[in-house]
Amino acid sequence: MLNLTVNNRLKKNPPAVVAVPVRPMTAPVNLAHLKTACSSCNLRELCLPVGLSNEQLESLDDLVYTRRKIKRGEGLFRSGDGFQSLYAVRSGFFKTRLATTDGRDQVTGFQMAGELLGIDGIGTDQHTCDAVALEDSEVCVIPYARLDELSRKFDVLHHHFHKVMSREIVRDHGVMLLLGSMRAEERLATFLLNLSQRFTARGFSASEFILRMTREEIGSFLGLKLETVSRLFSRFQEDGLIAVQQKHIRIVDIPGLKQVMVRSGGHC
Amino acid sequence: MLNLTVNNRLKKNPPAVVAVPVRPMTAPVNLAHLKTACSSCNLRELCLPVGLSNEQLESLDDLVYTRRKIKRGEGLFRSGDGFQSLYAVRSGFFKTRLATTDGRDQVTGFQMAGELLGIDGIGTDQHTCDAVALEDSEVCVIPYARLDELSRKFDVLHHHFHKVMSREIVRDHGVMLLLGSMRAEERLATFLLNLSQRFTARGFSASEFILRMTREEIGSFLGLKLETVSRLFSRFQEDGLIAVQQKHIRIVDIPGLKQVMVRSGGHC
DNA sequence: AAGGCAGATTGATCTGGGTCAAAGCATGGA
DNA sequence: TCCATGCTTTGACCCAGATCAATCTGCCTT
Repeated sequence: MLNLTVNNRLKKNPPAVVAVPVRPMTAPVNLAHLKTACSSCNLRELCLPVGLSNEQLESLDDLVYTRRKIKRGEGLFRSGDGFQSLYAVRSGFFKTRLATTDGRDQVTGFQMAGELLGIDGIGTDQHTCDAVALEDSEVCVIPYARLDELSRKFDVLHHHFHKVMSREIVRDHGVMLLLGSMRAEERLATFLLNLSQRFTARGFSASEFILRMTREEIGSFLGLKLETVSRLFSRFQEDGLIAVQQKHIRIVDIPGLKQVMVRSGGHC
Repeated sequence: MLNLTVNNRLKKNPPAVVAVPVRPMTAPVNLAHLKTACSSCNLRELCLPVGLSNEQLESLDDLVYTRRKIKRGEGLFRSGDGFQSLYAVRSGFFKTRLATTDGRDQVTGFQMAGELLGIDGIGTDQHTCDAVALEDSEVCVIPYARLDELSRKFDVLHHHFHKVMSREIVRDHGVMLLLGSMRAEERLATFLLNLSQRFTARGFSASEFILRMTREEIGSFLGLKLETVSRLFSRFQEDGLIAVQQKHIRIVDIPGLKQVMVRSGGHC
């Protein structure tokens, strides 16, 4: 049966994503003294440093002088926390979440290696959402004051930071489009393809990965209930578009998924 | 009847919003040569200049050296246009809209006096959405290259611009919350209260204003169909929360509307 | 190895908001 | 002044996705 076959395959070949290098567990170190270096980071083509010259990169090395480890389930910052730093995901996986007083809860995004967290805090000097690690993760701490200082020295960095913020706004608009005018199946297809594309950009498999988030978190992000997400996964599998086994996902038919993203459209 | 009474009142006292001062029509001028001045603009407490010293304000006067008039229904920029400038709404009302190839259409925001348009273009040097005037409007053109230059000179401006972008991101997250987890009535109540609050900040009536957008545009923004918006307006009126007559809105019971925003909540 | 538990699946049923259709209304152009 | 046309309202009906409920699965703990 297709179903079982697929499951076996998934079990034999754990998808590349799980293989994100985790630093070996050594004696406890004081992380504040741990020297980090953007210039030698394997994420430098994805992260803040994009487009910087070698000389400029070395200045960045002074900027990012701390890393911080966050255990699965722990928060990196919470709504209301004072804003001091931005964070670049070095490894692992995060969600950002907006919580209201009346217990409502909206996931506003999922962040993976090379992506920036905390921009929301610049506007009011306070974070306005929670960032929670979905697996054991590590971030580079970027003191905002220093970034500011440095970006006055380097045009490129200055520009690049504006671009990062602007792109975040554009991304958010995309999510609004998704939430405001797509049907459930289009939302999920869009979501899967977006993940796939981001994994590709990081050198991972485009078609096989592990979902770090629960059905409920996916649902919250997509404006759907967890049962609906689960049913859709099953249906996509029946339709031969994907193979699911809990958090293991293999996209079988990328063009097919792209069809779903659009086909049912033109309305709603 | 309440209904008629309200209509009469609305007709006798056109809401403050319509009273946005419009520059007197004189002989046609070449707008490019029209000298503008942030330092004497009545929006300087809302717009980019917030928090700048007098000296810094005068430098801004050199930055914003053009105004542009946009007729109702016309576009300020379209998706795909090259990005050169930001625009500050000087008078009037805009919507921004994301359109997909398959004819889908999502309104991503409504902008009024003092609000900034075009930030979306920084990321890719191209605008990613359309900005359309919902009434005859005027904007101040802010060449991005000059803003950049100037913000390297003035810390405050630099900071402030980051804050504006960050707040836009936070706003977008709020819209995601609305679209992803609120019921129809909560969405509309939130929308009306948001408008009310922004009008207040501009010295207009908090409770009486004219909607510059159609039911369809409201619906698109809120992820609802125009019929649903219309029905909700009627229901809110029956419930004594607002008085509607086409585009004229009077909020009768602000606390009541705030209740709606939350009461039905805790789920979805 | 067992047991507990969080998360996932699946079924049955319900409903908020969408869809389709038919008037009403108001504004602007000739 | 009078259409024309684009917006709005309202009704009747329907359906995608929510809700409620019952397992099932796999993992973590001891």
